[in-house]
Amino acid sequence: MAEKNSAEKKFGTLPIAESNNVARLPLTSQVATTVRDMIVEDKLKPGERIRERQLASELNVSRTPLREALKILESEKLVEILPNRGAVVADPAPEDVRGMLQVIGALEALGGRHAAENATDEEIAEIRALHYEMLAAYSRKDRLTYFKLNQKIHGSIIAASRNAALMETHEQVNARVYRIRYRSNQRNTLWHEAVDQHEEIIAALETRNADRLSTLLSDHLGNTWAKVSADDYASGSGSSAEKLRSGDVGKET
Amino acid sequence: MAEKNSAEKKFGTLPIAESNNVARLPLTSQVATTVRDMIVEDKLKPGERIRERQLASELNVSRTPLREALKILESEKLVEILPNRGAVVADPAPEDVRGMLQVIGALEALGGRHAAENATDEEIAEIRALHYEMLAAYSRKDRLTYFKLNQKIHGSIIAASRNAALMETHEQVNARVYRIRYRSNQRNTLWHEAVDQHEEIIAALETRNADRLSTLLSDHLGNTWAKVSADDYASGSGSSAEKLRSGDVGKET
DNA sequence: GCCAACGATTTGGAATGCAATATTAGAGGG
DNA sequence: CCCTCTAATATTGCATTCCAAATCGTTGGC
Repeated sequence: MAEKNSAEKKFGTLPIAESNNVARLPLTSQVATTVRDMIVEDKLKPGERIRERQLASELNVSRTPLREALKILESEKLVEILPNRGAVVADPAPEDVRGMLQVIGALEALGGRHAAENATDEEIAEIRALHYEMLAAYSRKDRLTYFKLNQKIHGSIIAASRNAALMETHEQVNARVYRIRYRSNQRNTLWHEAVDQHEEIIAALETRNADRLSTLLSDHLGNTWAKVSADDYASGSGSSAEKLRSGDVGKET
Repeated sequence: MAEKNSAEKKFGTLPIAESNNVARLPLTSQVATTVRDMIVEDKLKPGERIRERQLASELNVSRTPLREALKILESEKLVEILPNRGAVVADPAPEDVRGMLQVIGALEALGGRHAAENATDEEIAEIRALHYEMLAAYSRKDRLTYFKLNQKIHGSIIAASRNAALMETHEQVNARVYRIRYRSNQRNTLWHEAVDQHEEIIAALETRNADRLSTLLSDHLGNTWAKVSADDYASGSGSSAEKLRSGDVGKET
């Protein structure tokens, strides 16, 4: 750490800050999005400490919006704030991840049930299209595109359920496991299984078979856990940063 | 509005601020808890605008921790922050509430399934005890106690599932409908139905019948929607504050 | 009498400054 | 050589201050 005065070290300025096309969002929101992405894309490692001054100056903002953003990320459980000791990137234990995937499974089961009833034909056709795009990425072994399309398909099914709270909740829990699933996807060996399951899922949606879609989605997420636990945790340490935490901090009740 | 300089007008100082027994939590957390309670207990009305300077001085804090607290409550969807226009207490539409109850139903279904497997006999006995206490409150027509015990029972079942993310998610969605369920409980006429359902729920837990408990809980929440929609929305306007909102603000993707 | 433009005031957004707490480095003693 | 106590440093917590945007009241024109 030689330099100290250089404002922008490794991360540039905020993306939206310069291109003021969308009516300029509050700084806090921009910072929250930026830091959230940094966590979710594994640029900030689990367990890593976040120093406010440092990160704020890297993002060319003051500590105030960064602190507000950290509070948001804390309630999204992406960071943990230890009183008087600062923020660290969340580092869920395997059993926690398992629990999150179960929650996502339950949410998708609910979403699928209602999507089968409420989705428009156009929505279903679009999901089918995304599915084909995903197959293309699979064929090319383009794992990143595959992963993102996979996420988008599931999100679209949830969206088709027409339940705002479900969408929000799903998105939030999903963000918590995004990084882990992303890493798992990059090294996953049993890749074809998920593809087959997806075909069934789309079919159930097209035939508007609510019960079957619900079951398939729930099972699919259970299967995701199997893959994640095998890929991520079996092969070396999942996290790259040294653990700084002294144990989970309780919530404020 | 005659006075302007009196610091504490209608709300006293923060509860924990004076009794510094628990290692003094950060102000932001205290403020978040206080304001959350004010919203959830209907002291701040849905749609009501929150003026930062005013509320901050009423709570004897500066705007900084209040603003941080509002960001937390925003991501809990208890307030809505309109850029440059301040925060208003969330005022979900009936269909939103319905969606939230469906989500809670799905979460409790999952929680019940695992609680039936993982709960200790002590936990089950404690839940049974809470159930009897609730019956006592029912018999006395003590609606407030009944309501709180009801909430506690459901929370305990979730807790017995041993899934941290599930507990957190459940708690968060639950907070969003707490006020509405509370109001509904106060005027609910078909009260005995829920009591009968609870008896079945406890029985299913005691026999560790996971499938049945899961189904019962899901149905129970569906039933809750029936009551809430009948009690709260049919009888006069659910919210007491005038609407200030121009429509839901999008989230920041 | 109604509406639009303008200025004063209020309110939220963000940066800065100061106090309190935690962390680190170093000296001294065992 | 290790441990402990202490002083220096770094970091967070919170209040204050400054700035920009929105709101409100007023005036002037139609």
